[in-house]
Amino acid sequence: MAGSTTAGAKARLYDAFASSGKALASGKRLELLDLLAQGERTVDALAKAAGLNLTTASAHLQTLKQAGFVATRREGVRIHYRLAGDDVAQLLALLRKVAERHQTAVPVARDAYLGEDGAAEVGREELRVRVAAGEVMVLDVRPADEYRAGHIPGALSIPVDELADRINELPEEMEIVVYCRGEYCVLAYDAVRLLTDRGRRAIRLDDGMLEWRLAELPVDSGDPA
Amino acid sequence: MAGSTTAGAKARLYDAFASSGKALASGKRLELLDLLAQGERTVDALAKAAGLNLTTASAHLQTLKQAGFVATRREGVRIHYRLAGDDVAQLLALLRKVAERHQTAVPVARDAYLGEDGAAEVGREELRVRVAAGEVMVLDVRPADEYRAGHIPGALSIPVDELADRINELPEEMEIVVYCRGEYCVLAYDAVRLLTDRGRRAIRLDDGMLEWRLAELPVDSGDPA
DNA sequence: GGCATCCTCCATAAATCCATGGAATATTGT
DNA sequence: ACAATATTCCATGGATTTATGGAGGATGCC
Repeated sequence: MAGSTTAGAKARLYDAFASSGKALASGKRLELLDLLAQGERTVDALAKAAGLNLTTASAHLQTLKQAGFVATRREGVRIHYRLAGDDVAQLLALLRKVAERHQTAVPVARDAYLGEDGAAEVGREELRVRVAAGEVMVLDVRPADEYRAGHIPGALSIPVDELADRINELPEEMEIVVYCRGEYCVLAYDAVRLLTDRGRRAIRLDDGMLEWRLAELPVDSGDPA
Repeated sequence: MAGSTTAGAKARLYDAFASSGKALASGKRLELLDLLAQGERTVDALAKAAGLNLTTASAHLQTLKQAGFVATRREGVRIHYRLAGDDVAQLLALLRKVAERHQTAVPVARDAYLGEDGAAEVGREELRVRVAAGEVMVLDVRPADEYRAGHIPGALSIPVDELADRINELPEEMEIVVYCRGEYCVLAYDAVRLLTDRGRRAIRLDDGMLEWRLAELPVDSGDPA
């Protein structure tokens, strides 16, 4: 019934899907996608942020481009990469969710990286309510350019690197909700530890900007007014 | 700031996610997942359905199991594999959607496999309305065991292999809506071609059982009453 | 126990992927 | 045109992955 042409065509279709799967099959590529989910970047910036040799980063980006996960924009001598669409971020988030739920190695690696943390978390809806009530303030601890590319409305930006020096910019008595890139981003964990060590009340948003965008909640960009 | 331990832990976390990505990085594994989305099967049945050597199929299934995408159940001498959860099917569906949207090779391979098809399709909601109105009947052309494992309520089962012989079981005048495994399954395409060649009015459901389940619509199982 | 069936584990060769250094290309500024 | 910068392309060696045949384990039947 199924002729050899059909069998070949079937394999080609599944292989085409698989080549998108392959793009997700390297930790470094996932890290690049994660960075790109915060906003566009140049090859050089991506390589540095991901701790990769420039040529290696370029090669991974080509793989991602072939899979159609990223798009590029040239600006003078440099090339800016960005995610090709929201659905790519969605795919990344779902891959992680499924991996976390079904693969036992993930929670272990997660705790080892982020810190075991029994610490308090707050969800997006509760955050909205408590911000409206004036009970808490929101702190974005990502690098400044990521904040500029898009942040939760009303959030203050202090990159985690600068937090120790700039802690006095934070009101003494208010509780602080910290967020960063996403559910698996270490910056907010580090920031909460730093703040509580200095006697501030600080908790984490239970995920980050990636999930905020996927939930299609409002996003501000640029520097605060 | 980020010590070497942290860097290693970060890489381990991303690599853990990537090992789930790797499970999606082979056409044959995607084909196996696609089959499993229809219901559980033995290794032997999977190998035959996917056109694989038994040991090769077993190896791929081990890979999927490591990623936590499939689970097993022993019944006497044979082992039944099944998807580990709905979220796995969801991931598979999203991967395909993203691939189709962003990778130019996919639509080409799709048309080559399924046939270019300008033919009419009907969506799930329209199907529901037209069935309720008694305008159409629903035909499931998957193999009988997949039908038994779960089908659209009220659907008649005639596997596409038997369709030519059993065409007289279909009412002459009613329009027939054919479905099979999912959006990229060839069986319904073949069936519609066969039926229209013989003068019946037949169209396809625009996707199949995989998407029906993901939409959490009602599913019947077993043989019809 | 002995034997058949179904599946997994092991060893191996071919193919593919990854990281990296050096060459080539494209754009901008002088 | 020339130099400088950012990125891609190419070649290479080392590590992984894939398909496959054969050995080994588990279960059920006699």
